[in-house]
Amino acid sequence: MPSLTIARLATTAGVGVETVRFYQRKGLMAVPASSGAVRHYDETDVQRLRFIRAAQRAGFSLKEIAELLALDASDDRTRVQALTRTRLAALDAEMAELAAARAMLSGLLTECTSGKAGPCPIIATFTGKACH
Amino acid sequence: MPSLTIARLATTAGVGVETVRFYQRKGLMAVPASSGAVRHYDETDVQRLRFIRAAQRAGFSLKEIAELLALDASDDRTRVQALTRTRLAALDAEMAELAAARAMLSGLLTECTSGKAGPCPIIATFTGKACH
DNA sequence: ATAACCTCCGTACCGCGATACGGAGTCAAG
DNA sequence: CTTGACTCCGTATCGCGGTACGGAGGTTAT
Repeated sequence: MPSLTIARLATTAGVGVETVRFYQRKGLMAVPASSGAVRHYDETDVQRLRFIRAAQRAGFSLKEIAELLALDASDDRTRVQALTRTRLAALDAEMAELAAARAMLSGLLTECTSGKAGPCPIIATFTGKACH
Repeated sequence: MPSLTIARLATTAGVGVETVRFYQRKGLMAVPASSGAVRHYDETDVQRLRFIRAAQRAGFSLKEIAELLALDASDDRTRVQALTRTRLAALDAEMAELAAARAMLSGLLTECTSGKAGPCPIIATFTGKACH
C-alpha cells in the first residue's frame, strides 16, 4: 500500500497542500490517525479528492459534496437522486440566465460595431435610455 | 427635480440601503455633496443603480461595471466592445461547462433511477470507480 | 415637543472556496 | 550530525458581493 505524504497526495490529486488541509477542516476528508508525527495517506484519499473535484465540476457546492460523500457510505440512492435533480434544476436556471445575457450582449455588440452614430447601444441599454 | 432619501433611492432601484452605501464605497456611485447633514439623490442616481443591476445580469463584475460606468462618460466604444467580447467569451465558456455538467448528471440520473443493482452510478462516477 | 423613524458613518461580520504565514517538530541524505 | 526540505497546526488574509450593528444626530407626524 503506497503511503503518501500530504504533498504527494495533493500533487497526485491535482490540488494544493493547503486545500487538502482545508477540506479536512471542512469535514470532507478525515485526518488520518497516523502513528507518529507525520500523517500518511493512500489511494483512497486520492480517490476522495478526485471525487470532490469531479463533483465540483458538476456544480455541487462543498456542503453538498460533504453530503454526497456521506451517502457514498450509506448508499441512499433516493437522496442522491434528489440532490442530483436539485442540481440539474439549478444548472438549467443558470444556463437560461447565461443564455439570456449572451443573447443580449451579442446583439448589442453587433449593433455597436455596425458603427451607427449616437450613444453606444451597450451603454445605452444598461443606462436604461431608449435604444433607437 | 425629485429629491430622494437614500431609502427611497434604494427601494426605487430595488436594492437595499446598505447596498447603495456599499457601491459608494466601491466607487460605483458618487456620494452626493449635499448641503446639510442628509444627502439627497435624484433620478440620475436611480439610473446608475439600474445600470449596475442590468450589467450584473449580463455577468459583469462590479469592477468591470465600474469601468463601463467610466466609459459611459468618455464614450470609448472600442473599449466597451472589448469588454463585451471578453464577457461573451467568458459566458460561452461558462455555458459549455454547465452544459457538460448537465449532460453528465442527467445521464447518470436516468441510469440511477432505472433501478439496476450495484453501486449508485452517480456516486460511482465521482468516486472514479468503473461504472459497469 | 416628544415619540418614532430615518440618516450617517465606521466597523464588523457573512458565506464561499481557498491561500498564506510562521514557528516548531520531523525526516532523509550527505 | 547538520542541513535543508517537508509536515503540522493555528491563525490570518484574500476576493467577491454584500449584510448587520450601533450610536449620534436629523426629520416628521401627532
